[in-house]
Amino acid sequence: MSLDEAFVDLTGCEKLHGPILKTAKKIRNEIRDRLGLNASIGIAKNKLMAKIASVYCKPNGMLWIAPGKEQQFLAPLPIKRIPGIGPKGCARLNRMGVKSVADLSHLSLELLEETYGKWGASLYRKARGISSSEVNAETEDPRSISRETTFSKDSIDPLFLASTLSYLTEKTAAQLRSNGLFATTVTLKLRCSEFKTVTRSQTLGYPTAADHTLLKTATILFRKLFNHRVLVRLIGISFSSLTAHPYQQEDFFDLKDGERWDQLYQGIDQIRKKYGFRSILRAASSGNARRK
DNA sequence: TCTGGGGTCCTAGGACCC
DNA sequence: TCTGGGGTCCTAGGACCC
Repeated sequence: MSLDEAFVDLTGCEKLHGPILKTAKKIRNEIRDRLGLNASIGIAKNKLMAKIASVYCKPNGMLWIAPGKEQQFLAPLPIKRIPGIGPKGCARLNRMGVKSVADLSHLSLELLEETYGKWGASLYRKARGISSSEVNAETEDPRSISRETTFSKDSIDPLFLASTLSYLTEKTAAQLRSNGLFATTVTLKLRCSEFKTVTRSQTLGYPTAADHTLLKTATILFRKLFNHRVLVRLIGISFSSLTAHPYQQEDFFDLKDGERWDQLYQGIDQIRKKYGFRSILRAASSGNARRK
């Protein structure tokens, strides 16, 4: 699920590993012995309940929610214990008088769906401990890849901002290539000193992982957003609509050119693998890199 | 409780096509 | 030429998670 969290489906593993609780204990002991780290384990009949259980018994705990006892366990909990209910959602529900999961479970599906749309429908199910999300061992390709940076001091210097953008773009594009992916949509993000955040995005005619194409687009978006008057606190770049299969219809007479770009970036990636990312940078990126 | 960096998913409006 | 409905894609923003 993340760097330090995972789901395991132990359905049908009793013959191999013994009772589930014993297996969980073994996992926890092994993590402690081999890594010297504490871990919490939630055991339940689906991912939603297992997650809630593991958070509930933090730190270093273990909690089993017996099948059929889901509602009973959830009822007294505050709604913020339900994954997907954050500060905003919690406040909205509170205003309706909904504080506990029991309160939530008294609301009808129709009302929740009418008031909150898809989110409401999902709350109806979650309040009852219902979830059909499967444990999936396959790692899927990411939906987006991004880099952003917050400056130690807000900046209005266009050259500095442009070189930071160039550097972040190079960094993100390199990750794109190392994942064997190509991006179709480029999104630029700026946050001003008053914390207002704005984004501008553009979808290209074809997927690419080439620095020069991505940077050209990022620069156009930056010019659209940056007005030279407001101090910038954060700048970020994101690539999305990713695909592993570029179908790029090359210009018939331009085929050679595309190949040469590919070779260039492969060369750059190899140099960086050997000598580090900063061993070779675009000139435009160096204004930022030198400062670090 | 806030900040920062990396993600996901959803919504809503507009353009465009049939 | 205009109207309407349905669908898809793009864009911008926001909530949430770790």
